[in-house]
Amino acid sequence: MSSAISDFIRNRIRDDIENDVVDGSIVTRFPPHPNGYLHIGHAKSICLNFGVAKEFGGKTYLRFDDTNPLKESTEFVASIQEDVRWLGFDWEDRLTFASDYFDQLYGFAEQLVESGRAYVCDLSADEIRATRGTLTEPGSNSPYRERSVAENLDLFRHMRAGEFEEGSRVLRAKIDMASPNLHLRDPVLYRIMHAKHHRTGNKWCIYPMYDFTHCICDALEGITHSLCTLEFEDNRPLYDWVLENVSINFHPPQIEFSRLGLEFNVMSKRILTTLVDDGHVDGWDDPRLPTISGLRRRGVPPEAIRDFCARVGVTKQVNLIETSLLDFCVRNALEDTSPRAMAVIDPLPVDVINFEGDDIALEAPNHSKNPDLGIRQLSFGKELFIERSDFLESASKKQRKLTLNGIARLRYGFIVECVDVVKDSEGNPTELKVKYVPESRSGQDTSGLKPRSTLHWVSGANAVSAKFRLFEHLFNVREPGQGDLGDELNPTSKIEKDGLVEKVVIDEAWDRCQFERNGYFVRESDSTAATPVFNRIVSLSSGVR
RNA sequence: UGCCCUGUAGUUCAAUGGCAGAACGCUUGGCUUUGAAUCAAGAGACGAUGGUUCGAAUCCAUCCAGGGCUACCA
Repeated sequence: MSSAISDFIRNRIRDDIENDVVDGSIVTRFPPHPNGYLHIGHAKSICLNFGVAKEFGGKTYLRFDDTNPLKESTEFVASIQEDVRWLGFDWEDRLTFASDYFDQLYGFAEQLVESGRAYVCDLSADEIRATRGTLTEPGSNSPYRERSVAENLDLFRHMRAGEFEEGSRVLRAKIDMASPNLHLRDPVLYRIMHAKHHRTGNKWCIYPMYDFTHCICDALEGITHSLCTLEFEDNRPLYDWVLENVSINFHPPQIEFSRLGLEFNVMSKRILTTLVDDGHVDGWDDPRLPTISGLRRRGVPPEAIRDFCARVGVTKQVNLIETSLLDFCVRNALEDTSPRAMAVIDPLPVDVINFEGDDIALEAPNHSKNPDLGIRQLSFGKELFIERSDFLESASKKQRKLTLNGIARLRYGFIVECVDVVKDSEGNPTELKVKYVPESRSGQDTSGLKPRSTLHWVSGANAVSAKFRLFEHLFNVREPGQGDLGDELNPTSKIEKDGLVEKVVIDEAWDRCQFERNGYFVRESDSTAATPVFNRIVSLSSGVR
């Protein structure tokens, strides 16, 4: 279906393989921090890491970067695994945790101390900040910078033994307090945290920092290409420094690519958390959220997300992808495989005044081009419903509506002519009086009539009531997160309607289908046979409406 | 008054010194019992200025614009 993907990272990998820079097959990793739920931005990274490994015959680790026990939990570890699996990727036996390497990490830290490249610093966090300098001014050396190796080793071991209070001391790399790269101004390598870790329990009271941990884990796992997002560009010299100053004989290259930006969406963990905590959305799996669990509940199939990630590409450019591309991928994935049915979301009763007797049984294909999806029964009778928006007393030629004294085809049914409209005191239509054309039966039409519009409909006898949830963008600005959240939220991002759906959809418990002319829908998780609920996954593409 | 990264159609990406292409979106037309799908056509871009070169989107310089970096987070 899709031809070989090409981007600067894949080109680099191809070159590395051709030039024997990699020994054997390539190895990548997806290294989430288990402190939140995954979103479609993570999916880009997952598709990249697992994707290139698959394409080049390599392997991928799922490695949890769990170096901060205060922010992590097993709940997130579980949900992340579920999401990665749901997206269609398999780490096989390569599930690891940074905490698996705590012992080795500690050993490497002692090496740094012994070679005089790291020291124990007694400055407080505030003092370290104050002496780090600024973007334009160099920092100043810590008064503890010249401690002897023996003293540092002793102190570090006592740190590990739990003899110091949190915040009282840290282990820092001795690099350059005047470096124009702030990350090289004697970065903290270990801090004291008397906290229980979700995997190592109370074994440790000092925990390694990201910059010290990540590069070493990459090296230990033999990661041949360490792919991360752009904001780590300035960390790369530190990544390299650690690996050069520790006795490890493998040095992965860190390669950075840009995060995914999706218009009308936020990927910031901070803002997503606010949305959930303040009740702006109904949990992390709210169908309006770009979280993997939200997309799953929305009814988006994983192949649509993979296709989307492939189409979006991988570069170092800051980007803001149009939602129309995601919509396209979703429709594309659903088009051939989704059975069709009819649902009237905002019903307007229709009385067929010239109809008498029992309902007429009709047949309709579940997919006009895919006969494998089968056929279903419809019934046509005196009591029908059409979409309220499909009736206009008078309409222009371009508007495909049923008009007063006009005709329309009821899909897979008969042609009807509207002869009268009943209105309430405010002039809104409450019922249509129509005549059907008996010789216009679908497939056996001898009427010679050529109605301009074909409408979806249901008959009262063949329909059950259902709730429909229609979603719009959660935000009403293309790039939210800049100003006040309240102003940026779209007040009509979720609309619930009470309508009617063909019985067969409920009787046979269809979970995902297209309601003709209304879009693709998925049966909600809180849906029951008594009160069915459908989420609109995506509307159909449409021109004038 | 620092360091790093990035500038190609509306958007996201190709083109790796040799005719600027694609996808999505948009416009128009065909088909159609879904304003869908599908088919066909079309409009639309190298941030700027210099330089190197037979030849520059590509190399160099300067400028401009956008993003990132000042956590004992990752």
